[in-house]
Amino acid sequence: MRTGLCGELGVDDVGTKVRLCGWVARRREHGEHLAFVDLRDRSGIVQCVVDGSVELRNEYVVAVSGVVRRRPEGMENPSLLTGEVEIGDCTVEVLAAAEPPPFHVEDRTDVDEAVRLRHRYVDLRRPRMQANLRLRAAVVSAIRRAMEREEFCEVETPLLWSPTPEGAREFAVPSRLHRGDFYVLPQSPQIAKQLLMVGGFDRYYQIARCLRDEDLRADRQFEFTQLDMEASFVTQDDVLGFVSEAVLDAAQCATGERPPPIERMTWAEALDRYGTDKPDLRIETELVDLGEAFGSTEVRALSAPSVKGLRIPGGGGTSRAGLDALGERARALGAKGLAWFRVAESDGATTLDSPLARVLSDAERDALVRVSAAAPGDLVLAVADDHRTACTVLGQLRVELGARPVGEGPHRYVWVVEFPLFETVSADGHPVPAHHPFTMPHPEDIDRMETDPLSVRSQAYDLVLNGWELGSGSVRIHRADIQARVFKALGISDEDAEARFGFLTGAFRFGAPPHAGFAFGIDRLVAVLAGEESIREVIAFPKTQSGADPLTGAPKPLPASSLAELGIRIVGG
RNA sequence: GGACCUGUGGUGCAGCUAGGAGUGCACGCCGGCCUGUCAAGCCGGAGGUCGCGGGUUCAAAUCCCGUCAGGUCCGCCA
Repeated sequence: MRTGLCGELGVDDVGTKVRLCGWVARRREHGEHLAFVDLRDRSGIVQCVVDGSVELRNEYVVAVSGVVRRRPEGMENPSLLTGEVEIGDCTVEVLAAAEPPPFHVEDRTDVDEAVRLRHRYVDLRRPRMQANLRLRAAVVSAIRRAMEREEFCEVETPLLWSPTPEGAREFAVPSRLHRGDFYVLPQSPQIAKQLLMVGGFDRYYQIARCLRDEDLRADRQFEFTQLDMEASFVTQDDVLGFVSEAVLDAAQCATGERPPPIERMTWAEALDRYGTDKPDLRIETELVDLGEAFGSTEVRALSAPSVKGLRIPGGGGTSRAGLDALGERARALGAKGLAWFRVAESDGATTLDSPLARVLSDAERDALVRVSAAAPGDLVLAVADDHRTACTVLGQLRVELGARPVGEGPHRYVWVVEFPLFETVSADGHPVPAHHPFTMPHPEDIDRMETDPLSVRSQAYDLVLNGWELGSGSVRIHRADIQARVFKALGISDEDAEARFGFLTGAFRFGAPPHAGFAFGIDRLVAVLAGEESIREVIAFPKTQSGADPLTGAPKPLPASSLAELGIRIVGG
């Protein structure tokens, strides 16, 4: 039907007869004898010189036959990749007429997202969306090649799975053949892939769709895509190596440049230096420990187990109103208060402007300036609290004050390792797993599981890119005795464990190999690589924040007959 | 469940603080002119329940209350 693509034509093709198919991107009519038609297909745009009497409208689908020729002297268009040539002697065949589109098919049109989603098929024609989805395809392809190079075997796992009342809210699917019973859509193939390890598929991977019925965000959709992988007879280092290769390959194919090897830091170090478990390493400033400056201070506002500081370069000009707002933000984040110091210079000496300046000793003042490395013109913020709060509050302010567009600057990948095994202690006195209950404790800490559970590190790890959590994984427990100790620590009784995870623990009795794995969000990786702030821009048909699809109208009521067949009656509402 | 931002011809915006006739701008659309344009140009024209409902007022796009939709965030996401 066609001889080639619009965007690939150049001076080398001059003299070639071509037939091109695409959409009318724009036309410039000069009466009945001359019209310029910009023809667009997935590859780009080329100008066709057409007889002006042909009836064409924007977004008509046409086939243009003609001859590639060099444009007349001075008529080249350098802003077009094909701007040195044009298609002459054109005959045009209209393949499909089109109504005027609801918005211009151009990157620079900034249209309401609801309108874009309602007419997503038009939106997808825009070069930006074409580029995003093609980048996504290239990334997935690179990941598959990397996994296959390491001899991982792709295995599909069920979408209709069994409810496991733990973790994220699940989407329920009613069973017609078993009235009153339900399947759920998998939050992830976690348990299935561990069963595959017991089944002897010692290197498994899958580009897997995962579904979670939780509220949507810029980086969260109901359904998202993960590289899901698991391997037997491997260490944590092996897993980090496999995933690093896949991610760096994907980044290289997306950007043309291979990022440097991914650095590692422990969870404790990430908290201490960046106040978060997903540090954005593009932001230069780090938290500092002001314990040395205020360890034995008389100032009550700075007396606490931990005093952390954050230098804001050039922030010394912040107004009182601005500082009040920062203080309010810090309290909203859980701090009791926020101390601030505007650093200035007077007669060659460094001075501090702060409500606390009067009550600080000279030694404290000097130490504050020295430890924070503050220079005149800077602002230093400080939070005194327990270690976790002091770090996380300043870590959040660090991101909010230094925030940069996600695609800007270098891509800074980092492995965060040695996560704590347990997050917190819940209301019933039992610790809450930080990752999931099959995570292997750190061998050095396992003996503290019963005495000091919150101090136990795990063999769990996250991959972080520019402040986005891409994914997480862990070495899994394959020994029944260790699993029993973890369940016990979590307050899960034997009967409970049997009811919830019986099919997994049961499988482990028949010879479970040591195994470890990982899963990371492909939507998020592609979004960052594409420079997009929202994963909706790298998904063909995303849902809105309220979980609706403006194109299809989903979700919708089912006919009463369908509900009856499923044995479902709608109540309330 | 909560906080904040947005909603005005097909699209993007201005108008709202300080109420006075649907007023304006750009693009698109329709018609006309035009043989080298490229975000073509020139002339003319059509197109609106100001998201929806209620209230205040002589008078509401504008002020107040509610509600819906879209977005950002908190909660939530083992």
